Parts: sequence; C-alpha cells; structure tokens
Amino acid sequence: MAARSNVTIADVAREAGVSTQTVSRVLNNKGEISPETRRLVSEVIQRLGYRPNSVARSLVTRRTLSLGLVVPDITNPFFPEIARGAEDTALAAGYSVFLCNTTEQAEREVAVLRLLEEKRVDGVVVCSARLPDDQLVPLLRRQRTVVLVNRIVPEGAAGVVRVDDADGTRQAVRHLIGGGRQRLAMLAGPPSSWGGRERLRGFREALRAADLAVDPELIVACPPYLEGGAHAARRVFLSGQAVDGLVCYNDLVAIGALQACRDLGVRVPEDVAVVGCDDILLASLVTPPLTTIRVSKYDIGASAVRLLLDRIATPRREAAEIVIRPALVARASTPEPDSAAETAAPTRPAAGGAAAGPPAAQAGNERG
Amino acid sequence: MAARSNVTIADVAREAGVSTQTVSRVLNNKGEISPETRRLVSEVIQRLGYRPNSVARSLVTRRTLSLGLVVPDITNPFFPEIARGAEDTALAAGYSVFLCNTTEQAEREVAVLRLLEEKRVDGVVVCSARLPDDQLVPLLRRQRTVVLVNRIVPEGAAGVVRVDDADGTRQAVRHLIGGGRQRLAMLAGPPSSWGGRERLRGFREALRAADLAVDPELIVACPPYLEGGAHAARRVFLSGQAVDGLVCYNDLVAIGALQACRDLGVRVPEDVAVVGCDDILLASLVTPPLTTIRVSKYDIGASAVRLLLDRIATPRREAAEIVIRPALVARASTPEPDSAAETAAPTRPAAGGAAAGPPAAQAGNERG
DNA sequence: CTGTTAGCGCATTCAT
DNA sequence: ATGAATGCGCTAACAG
Repeated sequence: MAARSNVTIADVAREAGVSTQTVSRVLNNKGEISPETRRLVSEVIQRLGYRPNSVARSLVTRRTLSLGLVVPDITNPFFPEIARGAEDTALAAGYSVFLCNTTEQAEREVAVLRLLEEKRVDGVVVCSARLPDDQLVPLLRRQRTVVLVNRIVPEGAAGVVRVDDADGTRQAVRHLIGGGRQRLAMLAGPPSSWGGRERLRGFREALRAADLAVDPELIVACPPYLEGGAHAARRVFLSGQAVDGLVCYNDLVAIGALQACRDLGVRVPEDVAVVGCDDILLASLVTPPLTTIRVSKYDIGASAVRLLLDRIATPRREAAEIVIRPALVARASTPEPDSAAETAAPTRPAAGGAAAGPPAAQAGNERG
Repeated sequence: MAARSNVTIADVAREAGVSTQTVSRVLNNKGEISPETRRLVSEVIQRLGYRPNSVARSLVTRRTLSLGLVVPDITNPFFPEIARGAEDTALAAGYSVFLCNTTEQAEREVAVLRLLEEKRVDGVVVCSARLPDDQLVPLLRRQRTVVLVNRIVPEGAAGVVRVDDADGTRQAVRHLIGGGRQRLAMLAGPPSSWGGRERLRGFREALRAADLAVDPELIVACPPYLEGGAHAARRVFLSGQAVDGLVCYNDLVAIGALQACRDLGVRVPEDVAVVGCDDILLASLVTPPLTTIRVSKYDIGASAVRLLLDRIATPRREAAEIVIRPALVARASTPEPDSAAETAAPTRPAAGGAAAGPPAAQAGNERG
C-alpha cells in the first residue's frame, strides 16, 4: 500500500506510542529494549512501510555508506570485472558505490572527484588516474579515504592496489625466449600510462637478463585499443625489421596486432608470436587464441574496496600496498616453449598462483 | 591546504561577514546579490576550500541528485555500454549514479532496490529485472521514479525503454531465408527472460510468414552464455535434425555455437549459418565474424536516463515507452543473400537504418 | 539586496 | 528501559 515513503521515524513513534528515540533504537539494535516494545515498534514499522532515510542519518552520523569508483571507461573490457569485484565487496559490507567514468578526460576526472567529495562518500577507489600528481594529490587529499589502482602518488595519501606489471612482461619475454624467439618488439601502449611504463621496464629488464639487445626502434607506443595495436604492428612489420615476437600493452592491442598479421599474411605463431596482457574474455576467443598475462581483475576491485573499508574503519596515514601478481596463460598465439628453457622460468611457483586462476577469484566471475 | 572539508557554510559566512543565507545564495545563484558581496563570498569560499555538503542539502531539498542503475551483471558484455550511456547522460545533468549488480539473484535484486530506496535516489533505471511482477511492482512503487529496460510491468508504474526484440529475430530469419536456408533452429536463451520470449515470438512469426514449419524440437532453451550456446548447439546437431541455420538468443550464445561447430567439424556458414544478437565487441572479432542483430546499447542507457530525468522533472503517471529498433549487421557467419529475396525484405527501408549504425538516426526512434 | 527564523529526519547526550 | 532536548549543514520562507 504505502507508496513513496514519506513516513518518518516520528510517524512510527506516534503510531506506536513511544518516543522517536525508542524507534531509532530498534532500528539500530542499540541499547536495551524490552522485547515487547521491540515487537510493537517492528510491527508498526512494517505496517507503515517505514524505511529509514539514510540522507538524514548520514547528516548526523557523518557516514554515507557510499563509495566512489572512478574508472576511465567502463566500456573498456578491463574494468567491468573490477567494478563487479568492488561492488560485491562493498555491498556485502552495506556500502553502495557510485560509478564514475572519466572518459579519459582530465577535466572529467576533476569533475567526478569534486562531485564525490560533495556527496561526502566515505571513500573512493580511483583506477588508472590520468591526472598529473600536482593536480591529483590535492583532489585526493580532500577525500575521506582513497585507494588507488595502478597508480602511485608521491606521499602516502592513499592506499594502493597495483598489478606487478613489470613482472608480467618479464614472464612474457621469458616465455617467448623459451619458445626460441630472439627479435622481440613491444607495442607499448600510451606513454602516459603508469602501467605501460612498468610493462616496458619489465620488457627491457627481461631482454637484458637474457643478454638480448633492446632496440629502441622495436618499442612503439600506441593507443590502447584495437586500431592502435593494428597500426603499431603494421608499422613494425613494414619497417623491415625481422621481428619474431610481439609483446603487447594489453589484449586489445594484441588482438589488433593479430588482425594486422592476418592482413599482411604474417602467420601467428609461426612467423611472429604474440602475447597480450590482461586476459579479457576476448583473448581466448580470437583466432588464434591469445597467449596473455592474466590478472584477476575481480580481485583488483575486491582488494581495493577491502583495503578502502579497512582504512575507513581504522584510519591510518601510512601507505598500504597490495600487489596483485599476474600469471602467464599460454595459448596458441605463441609456440610451445623448449622444455629446457621453460622449466627454469617459474622462479617462485607459489606467488601468483598457477595459470589456472585461483578458485575464489573466479567464483565472482561465474555467471549464473 | 584545506584537507577534508569540515568547512561549513557558517564558517564561510562568518569569515565573509555575511549571513549563511547570503552564502547559500551565491552558491545557488539565487536571488539578486550585489556583485561586490558575490565576489567577496566567492573569494572566501575559494580561500577556505569550502565545498557544499550535498547530504545536508538533500535533506532539505528532498532531492539527492543521485540515480540508481540496476543491472544483472556489469561483467556481461551487454551492460557496460548501457552504463556508459546512462552515466554520461546523468553526469551531464548533474546526477551521479549508483551501480548495482544483482548477479541475477532475486534476493539481491530486492536488496539493492531497498538500498536505493533508503538512499532516496531521485530515480532508478532497472535493466532486465528478473523478479516476478508481484514482487517487483511493489518495490518499484516505493521508488521516486522508475524506468525499466527490457521489461514490462502491468501498470504504468514505470517508464520503459525496450528493444524491439521480436523485430530483431524477424530480420534474422528473413536474412537467413534470403540466403537460401530452410531448416532453422533457435537457441532461445533462458525462458525466464522477457526479451528471450520476444525474440522467440519474432522467430516463430517470421517462419510462419515464410510458410515454413516451426519445429518445437528446433527451439532449445539455454543459459545466455558461451557454454550454454555451445551445449545447445551440440544438442541440435547431435539430434540428427538437418539444420542449416541458427538464430541465437545473444552473441555469447552464438559464439558458443560457433565453438561447437568447430568442434564438430560443421562449417560456418557453408553447412550452418549463425546469427547472434546484440553486436557486442566480440562479435566482429571471432572467426568467422558473426552476423548479428545490433542494438545501440549506449542509446538504451542514455535514453533510459533521459526518460528518467524527464519524469523526475515533470512527474506523470502515464506510461511512456521508448522503443529501440535493432538492425541486422551482415558478416561472414551467414551467406550472402540471394539478391532477389533480399531486395524484397526491407519493407520499411526508413525504419531501422542501415547496418552502418547511424549516429543521429537512433534519436529518431524515440517517442518520448 | 540581505538577515532571521524554521525545520528537513535522524542519532547522540543526558536525564529519568 | 525509555524520553527530552539538541544539532548535523543546509535551504525556504518571510521579513526588513
């Protein structure tokens, strides 16, 4: 019956013949209340269809039980799972989450951060912030608590969840070398991306570790999308360099590269092996299925919110960091590794879990 | 400098030597204010780093400038674009949006709807609600304003944005028949899905319109995911029926079917033609690229929020409905249509627009 | 053009 | 175990 809840705690109190305080107590299970009045009040609440007004509640408690999740673009296949992980974790703790797309625009990053501030959210998870430090940090300081994903800021103003991207590309390079490849190129994504720089660092380190030269011409930046990858791959092939392996910024770039290969008649993996990064759903479905560096995106989102809630509960100024370790998933876009080389690769078999992802993390991903 | 905003309107007022009311006025551009005091107040606001507390504001204005977006699972490739369209539109109007995943569970659908109610959001967009009418409708009535996506409820309690699913499968069937196919099966998705039933209806109607029999054995329900499609396709093929065309509930199901075909050595499109639905990114990237029924998901989200904001601005009880018309995108998973048959197909050439999705044409579909 | 008085719906503090 | 008073930060009436 009761339509839009205009019913207030005062209405309930009057109807039940008690004070508003008593109603508030049964709502929040606080203080001792006689079972009898509790029953009575509950019954009236039910009958009137009363729902507490969390706006009023927030004003006095100074907690909104709301979080902000800032992502560049939920349409980018990397972020939906993060969002799921974040929302599941938040909801389980009674929090709701505002989803904010920045569409990769600095101004909108500023705008949503301001908006979240006015909303007085209890905390914010910011993914892949593009803003430079001098603009970002002041904005973050104004938030109640912050967790950054894949971005480091100078001071410990925020908790951090990050993927060990450098380690990921290191694994990729080792895998390719293990498969007999020697002339590797990297389609490095946008230079502005912190993760991209890390991946590039891992690429360089792994090459050096294998006593292979790092040819600057074989490191090409590109937009992190299909076309970016296709374009960059074409440039590499048409440059006349003898490349036999491609390490890519992410799966979209890698799949773009795959398309370029098909267009140019380059066979994968016979002529060129391709490794992606992220293991988005697409990766396993393209032809050939893409070898890639998997990172549990659900886990990133869940960890970020867990860390956030932890810091909300017990505020600390020190920085906390959670590192998510990626793992290589070998598929058909790269050759089988020579058995000798590969068995040497997994230095710390325990760390990141095997390529067969951790069950708990996957559970969140399952559909229906 | 100013850290977490404890600064209130009173602080600003005191510092500027005016009343809180005056500050409020410059914040909201209300009433006439002398340019001088406006400048003064603005300067103090700036200096103190004051940010209005929207919680307090909402308590008195009874508007939160927040919306809820309820989706089954943001991880399902169908929803991120809807979310983007919704968020873009909301943000442009000064609204923020709570993202809520129901994970296809009835209880969680109830839970998030209750939560949004307590948050006093100004409106809710609910996508593909799974709850039965008798549970859903009461919950919706408690919301301020509601727009439903791909779900109809008896009374005009909500605005509706829906895809003309029946028309979509009708197009698919005509396309297949135009390509010379006669024995069509439908992988129909979950029977509980309203859209699924519509698509099935379109399938039946189009077959009848072409004087083809509808074989109940060739209509198989399945979970709306890859495995569901693969499994269902296998069942169809192994049943011994001579099928030469597959109309699928959505692209994931279709891609699952593609995998089953590959596994069973069935050639696509030579032996069997396959049509998906939705045109998710994947569809164009699998092998062979998937012919599918495209619907502008961004537009669904944007239209839903536009309709919602419209109803928030001027509440009405009558139902409003926006119908989004899908369009067939022909790719390699279906044969080229016989020219004769195909030219006959587009009865109303203006309606759905060409396969190359027109940007503005979508707007033309609305009937506010 | 500006200040004063109220009160939004609730939880917190102190009484009883 | 319950009630009364107070105020969270802000805007909506009315003054002036």
